[in-house]
Parts: sequence; structure tokens; C-alpha cells
Amino acid sequence: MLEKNFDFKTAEADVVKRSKEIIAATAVKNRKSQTFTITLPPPNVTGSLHLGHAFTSTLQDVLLRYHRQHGDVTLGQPGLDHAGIATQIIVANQLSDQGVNWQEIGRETFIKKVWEWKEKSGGCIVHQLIRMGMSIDLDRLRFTMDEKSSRAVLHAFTQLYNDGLIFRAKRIVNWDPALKTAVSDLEVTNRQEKGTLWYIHYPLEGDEHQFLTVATTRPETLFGDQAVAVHPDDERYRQWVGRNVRLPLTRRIIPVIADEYSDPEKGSGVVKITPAHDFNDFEVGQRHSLEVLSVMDESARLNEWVPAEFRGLSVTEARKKVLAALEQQGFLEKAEAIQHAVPYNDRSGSVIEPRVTDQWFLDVKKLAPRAIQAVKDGEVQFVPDAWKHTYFDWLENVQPWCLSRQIWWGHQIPVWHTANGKMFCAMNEDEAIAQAAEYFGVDRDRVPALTRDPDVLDTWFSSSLWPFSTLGWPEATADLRTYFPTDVLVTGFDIIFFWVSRMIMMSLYFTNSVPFRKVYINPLVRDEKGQKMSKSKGNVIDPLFLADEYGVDALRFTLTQMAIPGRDIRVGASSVEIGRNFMTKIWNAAKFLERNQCLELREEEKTGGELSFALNRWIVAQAVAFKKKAKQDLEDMRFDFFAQGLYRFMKEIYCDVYIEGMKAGLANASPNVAAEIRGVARGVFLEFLKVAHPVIPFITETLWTQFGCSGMLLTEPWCEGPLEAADPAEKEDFYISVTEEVRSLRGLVGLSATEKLHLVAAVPDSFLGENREWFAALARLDSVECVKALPKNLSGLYFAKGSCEFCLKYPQELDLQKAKEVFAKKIQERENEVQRLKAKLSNEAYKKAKPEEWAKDAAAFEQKKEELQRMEAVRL
RNA sequence: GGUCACAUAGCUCAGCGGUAGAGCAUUGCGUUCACAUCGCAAGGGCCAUAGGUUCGAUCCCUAUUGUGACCACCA
Repeated sequence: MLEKNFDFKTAEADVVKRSKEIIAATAVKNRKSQTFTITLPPPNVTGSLHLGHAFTSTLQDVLLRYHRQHGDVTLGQPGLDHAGIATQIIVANQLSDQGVNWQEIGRETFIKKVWEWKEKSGGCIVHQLIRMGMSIDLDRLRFTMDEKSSRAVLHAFTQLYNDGLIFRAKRIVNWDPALKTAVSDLEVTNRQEKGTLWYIHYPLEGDEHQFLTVATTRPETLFGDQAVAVHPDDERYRQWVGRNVRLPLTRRIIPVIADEYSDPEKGSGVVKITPAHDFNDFEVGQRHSLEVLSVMDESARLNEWVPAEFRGLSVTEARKKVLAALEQQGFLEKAEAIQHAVPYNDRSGSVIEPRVTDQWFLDVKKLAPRAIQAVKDGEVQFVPDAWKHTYFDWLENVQPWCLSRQIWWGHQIPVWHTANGKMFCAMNEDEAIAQAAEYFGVDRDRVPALTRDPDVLDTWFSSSLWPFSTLGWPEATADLRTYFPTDVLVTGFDIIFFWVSRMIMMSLYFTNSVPFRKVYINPLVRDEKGQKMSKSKGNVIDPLFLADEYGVDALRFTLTQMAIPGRDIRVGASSVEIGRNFMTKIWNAAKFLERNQCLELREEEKTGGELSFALNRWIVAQAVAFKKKAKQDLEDMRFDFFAQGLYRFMKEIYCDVYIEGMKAGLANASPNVAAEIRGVARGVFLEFLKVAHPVIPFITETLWTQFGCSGMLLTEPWCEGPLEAADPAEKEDFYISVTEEVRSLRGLVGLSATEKLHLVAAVPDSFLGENREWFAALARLDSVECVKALPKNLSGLYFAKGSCEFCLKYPQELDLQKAKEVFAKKIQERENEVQRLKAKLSNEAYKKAKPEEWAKDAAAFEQKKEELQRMEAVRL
């Protein structure tokens, strides 16, 4: 017996339990040898999953389940990401809440603490994934810092190093002074802020009455200035080029140089060049062989290279004090309020200070061309296609990737240094020593002391290897042969640079193959008001909260239905009601089947064959079309269409028409026909369950079992057999449309739903006579009478449909005026249609260009004209 | 400054070279034994603006306006 309502909590737990082994087994063996693989983007172990994760997870699971049902060996490779900086920040903050300074407890102890956190957060995430119905095998769960992944990272790094693609260089990088580490360009966000542009006098050497006015927003970096630059074509300053100025507040003399970087339009047209603290200035410095003088330490405090009174000051303090000193000594001309961009670290929120340091870089420029070509050649396809522009733009202008981070949590760089700067890159210390021994030509124990580079790799380095490192690379494993390259990557547009492009580059470099065939860029999930969800705004929705309230199926259905390519989606609790209501509808339909003895399995009816009940023929034809479209939608990755198709078929076709009609059918049919109806009702419903299963696994599995079917939908193929052979059921379609017309008329003239109505129908054949029961039920009629021709002066609501005429007999109390209006309106509708078609058909060019379409329109025109003529001939 | 999206019903959004659809909201009717987490029906749109291509444009092209995103930009 089915419960009154779908008890999703019990069902979810039960289905998860029953699915586990099958999911694991079908990752190895299924009916076909063809594989389908998705490497799930590994969530960061920084907490728990949010609604965006639930969204992409659902879409990926829909694909996994669809392919598993169709017999593919199906692997959804799960994993977790160590998320270097992000995780380190979280754990450091937790320690600080407990009054512990993470820097004081030392690297080893700190890392131990992070691993403890990882266990906790990872466990939470895994639990959430399973709860969401992800059909993944947790025995295959990987972590970017587990032993195998770490080996892959070491291997990749040493190979790139040996191939000369990884180098160490002293360069200006984005430096986070709070975390004291370099961060990549991608992690820096520029925010427009109010600032001040200060105009400062730089006196001419030898004649301090003359001066150049330099405009800057960064007066505190003045101590690092190596030159002032003017534009070579700037007449105002031409005579200054080649002379020297004195740096205010100091005795230092710097040259005036000419460089195109200087923009005469901006500020005073004279710009100070501070190579150690500005990216552009660094480049200017390179061009003019200027010295790089860093005047800040790792915490962005002024260092020993500045006058004593400014040492140790932070940027803000120093700025204040420098300005005061400039003003006091008469160097400050004016201050101007401006808007300018200030760089922030995404992760930590601190202001970035460009800083010159030794860092490790990957020469991405050498890897990019192949990656670009792979997408151009269609080896990797973006869905939606437009995202490839973003991908190309970035790769075509890509800069060396700063790989090193001065933090503790991550893969430590496998390079060992000698005291005087010789480096050995190796898989481990032993090998490094061996290399050193060979290099120096000495025994192992005579090798100079080696220290391992303290830096760790950018977290995205391990991620870039993920699709193949999870399958066993660098070993040539069976998994790698079986599952690689993978089929689809589902991810957000925000990590096309961070992740997608780098995976493609690394994969092509190391495996000579693309990592995946398709990249589905999923829409961004926003809240109901269209705001990006973020912890700071407090509008983050926990998917499990929604799942608890509405059920996982409801949530999955809602999310799937909203997966419109290329547009952000807005989700709130109320959107999940759509899904919840639909689950209720399905459940109620099942209850109806149960009460009408449709649940028992009857082999002979399941096979279909000749169907005698007209609506059976009709629903089978509908089911065939529905399934065909569902398949196409999934192949096209139109998840929204797929979900919509499920909704339409179940609600508007199966429930609204078929079930309503079969009630009448069952009541009037012979035992044989009744049995046929029950069989078809059941068969079509089961077919729906199969098709719907990828989106709503829990309710469908539960009903599958309740209907007495063996096995699980998880591996149940969509029926390819008898249901495929169906006739188009045109007559049924026609009369169903007549029932709609009757219902519409009844409402329009204001007849109550309880009013008994009689329909007289002038029809050419016996079809309606033989099918009057379900027809009457669908049209809400009391009785139907078939005649050869409508008698004259028949009082009632007249309408024509095709070549058939109908008269709905109304009761005495009907508002005649209203009835006339309705009749006029119906005539008008047809009139408009006839006029439109007539104009269209008279277009000779149209007839010539599209003869088939023209013919179709001509047929429609004839029909509408006939209807119109019939109706016009009638007097109400 | 550059690039890419988007502009359709009150709201959120589909769609398509042959003058438009859904969900929610609104209005009317209705609890006939699957379903009030409901059913039936109705109202509601110059498809941003201006040109162009075409026999025909909401759809393709160009421009404009507006919105959003990304990249660049610390004088």
C-alpha cells in the first residue's frame, strides 16, 4: 500500500543503501563496454557544500545515471581539494580563536592541525554528496594531497623542471602582506575606490628652485623611486630628459627618463618610477636598466632603505607621515580626489602589495598553443559555445604562472638548495643528494648540505593534473586506459582560467590527449533577488536544509529544470515548491494506479501488441515521442528541456488526459479491455519512471519497487521494445482537442462545473460513437449523441472543428447574451486565422521558396475556412 | 579602455525565419472516491529602439540605449 504522501526521508535512506554496491559495480562492468566518465570537480575542504555545488552535482549525476541506465561503464570520480591558502586561513583563524598563534606552533604541528580539519570538513562534504543522491563510489574518493596525488604532483613538477618549463626568477609578484605569500594574478580582484592623487615636487639637481611635479597615489613608495619618466613626445618636459632630480626627503639623485609608458594626459604627465613596487614601473625599470630597490618588508612595512624616521611604518602610517613631511618642507603642491583601482586578495581580503621576490614560475606560454588548438579543432567543446572566447582570450595573452606560495599547507616544492644557490629538483631528498653527488663529483656523504625549498605549490597545480592523476597517472594504469580521456567536465565559468585551461594544457603535455571532450559551463546560482550568494551577505542557502524540507528529488528536479545554458539562475525556497508539487503529482498518479489494480505485473499486457482502447493507442504514441525527445535533450545537455519534458508528460498528458479518460474506460469496458487499460497504464507509468530516474532517483526507485518490479532503475534501460512501435493516433488527438474546446466554452459562457451538459455531434464516422465514454469524461459531458447532420434550429452553443460540427445543449437559465458574445469571439478567432493564412498563402515567393510549408498552411487554411463558414451559417 | 552575454506577460524565464509559451502571481468556477502540496477555465505581450537582409524578422546583420559579467587599469 502506498502511503498518503511520499515519505522522502525514509525513501532516500533506503535507496542510498540499496544503490551503493550497484554504483560501485557499474563503474567496472556494465552491459556495454563503452565507458562514460566524469571527473567531479573536487570541492574545497573549507567547510560544507552550498547550493551551487548541489546544482552542478545534480547535473553531473543526471548524466551519470542516464549513461549507467543505458549500459555504459559509468564512473563519477569523486574527490576533494586541499585548497591551499583558503584552508590554511580557516585553520589559522580557528587556532587564533583558541588563542594559539599558528606561526609559533611550527610547520609540522600546524599541518597536523590542518589534516584534522580536513578529515572533519571532508567527511561533511562526502555526507552531503551522498545525501544529494550522487551516484558515486566513495571507495574511489581521492584527495589532492593523498599519496597518489602527491606523487603525481612530484612527477609533473620534476618533468616540467627538467624540460625547462619551470624556472625560478626574481620578479615582481602580487604579494599578500598579511599572509606573507605570493598570489597569482587570477586571485587578485581590483576594486574601484576613492583615492587621492598627490602632486609632489622633485627639485632639479643643481638648481633646487626648479622642479618637476610628479603625480602619485603612492607617496610612501617614493623612497624606492629610481627615476621619473616623461613621454618622449611631451614638449613640456623635453629639456628635462637626461637631467637629474633629487628625491624629496632624501639626498638621492635620480634621472629624468623618456618612456612611452608615461601618459601626458594623466596627472602632471610626469610619473615616478618605482620598479620594486609597481608592475608597470618594473617593466620600465627593465627597459632602462634601473636598480630595483625594495623599500618594504614582507609585511609591507618600510625597511632599512628609508630614512630612519619612517622605518617600520605600515603603508597607511607611512603615507600620512611622508605627506606631512613633504608638506612641511614645501614639496607638496596639491591633492586631488580620484577614483582608482585597488588590488585585493580574493581569499584573505587584504590589499595586495606588488613585491619583488624569488618565485617559481611555469612558462605557460609554451603550453598554451596546443591547448588553444585543441579547442579550435573541436577536440574539446565548450557548452555553451560562447565560452571558448573567454578561454582563447586568456590563453592568447597568458603570463607565466607563479607556482610558489609562501605558506605551509600544500605540496612542498621538490627542489633542494645548496648554501651557494645550486638547485636540485628530485622526487625525494635521496635522489636530490644523488644528483648533487654527481654534479659535484663527490661521494654522497661529501655532498654540501641541502635544504628543501620551503615554498608550496599553488593549489591549482595539483588540480590541473586531476583528471588523470585520479586515474593513476603517472603509472600507466588500467584505469587510465579505461576511463581516460573523460567525457564531460561540468563546472562554473569562474574557473575557466584557474582550472579548465590548465587541465587542458597539462593533459596535452603529459598524456598527449585532451582531458575531456566537453566542458559544460553551468550557470551561476544566485539568490531569489539575483544576488550572488556569499557568506558575508548571509544569503547562502544550505542545500540540505532545502532537502530536509522538500526532499532531495524536489530539489534536484527544481535545479535541473532551471539549468538554462548561459544564464544565471535564481533559487530560493519557493522555487523548490515547483519540484515538491511535481513529486506529489507523481505520487498521486501512482496511488491512482494502485487503487485501480494496475500494480500487478501482467506479462502479456506489457508487451502491447494490438490495442483496442483508443486512449491506449494515444498514450503509447505520446510516450514514444516523450522518450525520444528526452533522449535528445540529454544528448544536447539541455537539462531544462529534459525536466520540462518530464513535467509535461506526467502532468498534462498522463494525468490530465490519460488517467481522466481511463477512469471512464475502466468503468465501461469489458474485462479484457479493462485488463488492457491496466496494463498500458502501468507500462507507460513505469516507462516514465525510467526516464525520470536520472533527475529524481528516490521517488522513482521507491515506486519501481512498489510496483513489484525487480532490480533497480539505476541499471534499468529505457524500453526499446514494443512501445517504440506506435501509430500516430491522429483521431484521438483530434477528439481530445474537441474536449478542450468544450471545456473552454463551458467556462466562457459561465456554466457551472456541476451543470449536466449534452453534446450533439455531427461526425463522419463511428469513432466518436465507439469512444463516447472517455470523450464525455474529458469534456465533462453528461452525454454525447452522434448524428449525421445537426438538425436545424437546434438550440445550443454551436461550434465547428475541422469538418465536424457540434452543438452543446445548454440549460434554460443560460445567459444568452453571454453565449452570443462567446460565439462571436470564437468566430472572430477563426476569422483572424483565416485572414492571416490567406495573406500568407497569396505570397507567391513563399509558395516557391517553401512549397511543403506552403501546402501545410494551405491545408490549415482550408480547415479554418470551413469551420468559419459553418459557424457563420449558424444563427445562435 | 577591451571582450562576451542579455533585453519577450505583473514577476522569473523558455522559444523560434512563417506575428508567441511555461511556472509563479491575478480572476472565475469547483471539493465527482489519485491529487487543496489540488482540479478546470480565463485575462494578460507593438517580443528594448532605429535601420538593413528576406517573399516574410520577435528570431539573422548593423547601430543605439539599458543591464550584467569578465579582462585590463594603483600617475
